[in-house]
Amino acid sequence: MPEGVEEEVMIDRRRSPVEPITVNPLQCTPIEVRRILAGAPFFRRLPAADVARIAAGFRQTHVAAGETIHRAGDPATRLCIVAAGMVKVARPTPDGQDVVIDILAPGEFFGSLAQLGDAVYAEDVTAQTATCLLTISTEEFQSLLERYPPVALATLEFVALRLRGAHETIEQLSAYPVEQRVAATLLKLANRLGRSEGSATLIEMPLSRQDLADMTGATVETISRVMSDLRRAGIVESGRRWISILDHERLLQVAGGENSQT
Amino acid sequence: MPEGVEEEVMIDRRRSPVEPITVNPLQCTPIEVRRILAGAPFFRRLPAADVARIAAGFRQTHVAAGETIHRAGDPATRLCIVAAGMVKVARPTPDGQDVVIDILAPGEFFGSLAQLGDAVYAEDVTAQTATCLLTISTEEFQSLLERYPPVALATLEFVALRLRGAHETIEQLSAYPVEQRVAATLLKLANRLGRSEGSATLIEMPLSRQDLADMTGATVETISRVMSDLRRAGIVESGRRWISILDHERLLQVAGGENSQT
DNA sequence: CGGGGGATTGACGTAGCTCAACCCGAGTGG
DNA sequence: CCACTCGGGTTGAGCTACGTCAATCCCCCG
Repeated sequence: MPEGVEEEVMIDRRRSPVEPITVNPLQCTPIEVRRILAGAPFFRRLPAADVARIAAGFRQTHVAAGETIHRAGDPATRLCIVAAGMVKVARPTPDGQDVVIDILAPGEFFGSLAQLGDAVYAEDVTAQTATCLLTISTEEFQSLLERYPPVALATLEFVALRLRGAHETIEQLSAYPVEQRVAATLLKLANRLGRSEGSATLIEMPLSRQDLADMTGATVETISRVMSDLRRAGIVESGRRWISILDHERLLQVAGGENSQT
Repeated sequence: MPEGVEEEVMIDRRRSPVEPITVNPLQCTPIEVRRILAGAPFFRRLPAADVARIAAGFRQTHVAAGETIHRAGDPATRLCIVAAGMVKVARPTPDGQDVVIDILAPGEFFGSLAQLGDAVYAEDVTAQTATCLLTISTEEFQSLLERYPPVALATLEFVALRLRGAHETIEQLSAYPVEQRVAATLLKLANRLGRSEGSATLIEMPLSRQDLADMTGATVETISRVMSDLRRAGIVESGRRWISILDHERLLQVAGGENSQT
């Protein structure tokens, strides 16, 4: 087999087990925890003294990759902030399908914000990588919201941002074909979790075809075909639970519907 | 043509121009405005004195049915609360399609909550009926949020609730066939806007097939077929821009996927 | 009474789902 | 260290729900 002489970058490691997925070593020391909380959108506006006091109210939990953090239907009693690692939030449907609502990076939260509606979670939350969580009871968080107005404002901003994102997703599911949705999803992931590797951008988290399917409302098979197309077009490189973006520009075009007639 | 002797209710006015769509006469007097604001989720928790002071900051606008209130891309400078009437919020897609995000009833709000991201609206907002709006500038509202913490909390709760709704929509678009989505949408509308008429529930707002299509991510034709099926099954009655639910129970079943084999 | 916007219905095309076979790389236990 | 297994990925061959295109209807309004 004549090995292709790489031209610009040595992107020829297709399928090679180059799996640079950095599953973080989980240094979740108390100092780190404090730092993370201080930087989290919630508390960024608060003076350090307040942050320290608030931090004391959180408990720290570690979860191994693949573990379930909580399930849809469980009584909703906690709010969790991701300190380290990646977390997947998915709604299970009656027929056993999963609909991934969001992938959360450090600094983001999930769980119950208040006693909204039924006091049960609507989603399954699982650790996509080894994860460190900071948890607090719903009531305590509610009282934080009341005692620290800036926290309430920050939370509001945060939730409003998510709502905007959700609306975008609704638009995409309503009006765009799978290929566009996949492209848009990859771009969003790359923005939040991308690490530059030469001219390419590696999405720094394990991401299976199934995950991608659940994020875009498609099936594994369809995703596989789309990814194959994108790979053949030189836009994307991928392997077992990892994806790297080679041509950001063209991926943008695909997301925008300019289908370069495959 | 042998006219069917009606059995329980005289639901035989199919197609009959019985259009009891009450386009409200728009009595949006200052006293009414005060009352509406006081009852709106935002301000429900505030003492009357505060509400009065806050109410002074809002300007009142009337919009005729069908009029556009603002367009996607306009600079986002206002926040509006619906005082009377119904309002449709839709994201236009590049290819001219509309994706309806929400239908708002009195007491609900739309517009920019803060200087989130680009300072332009992402949606077209149009008056579905004659409408009375209370508007306030983004900055002023922001300052309300800061000066009255209970308002911030109420807004947060509100937005969180909407987020939940958006997630449900995402689940439906990802995983359920059109018929189920239509059934679920009708049920939701009936809950919020339904008026009992004997054993039936009339959705009290003008609602075209096109609107329903834009709400469910389907086409007019498909919606028309689904509605015809539901009518033939005796579950729903409908005409030109109105819909009434005859059999709540069975509509629930349809929404749940128990397709009574048409 | 003519025009137009909403709705219905049919015929047909297709994106994406289903079912099924197969491949491959990475653990794992003997 | 090898063999086995198993989860993840790919690919092909149909099938179907839904979109597209087009004709027709009918109410409402000027």
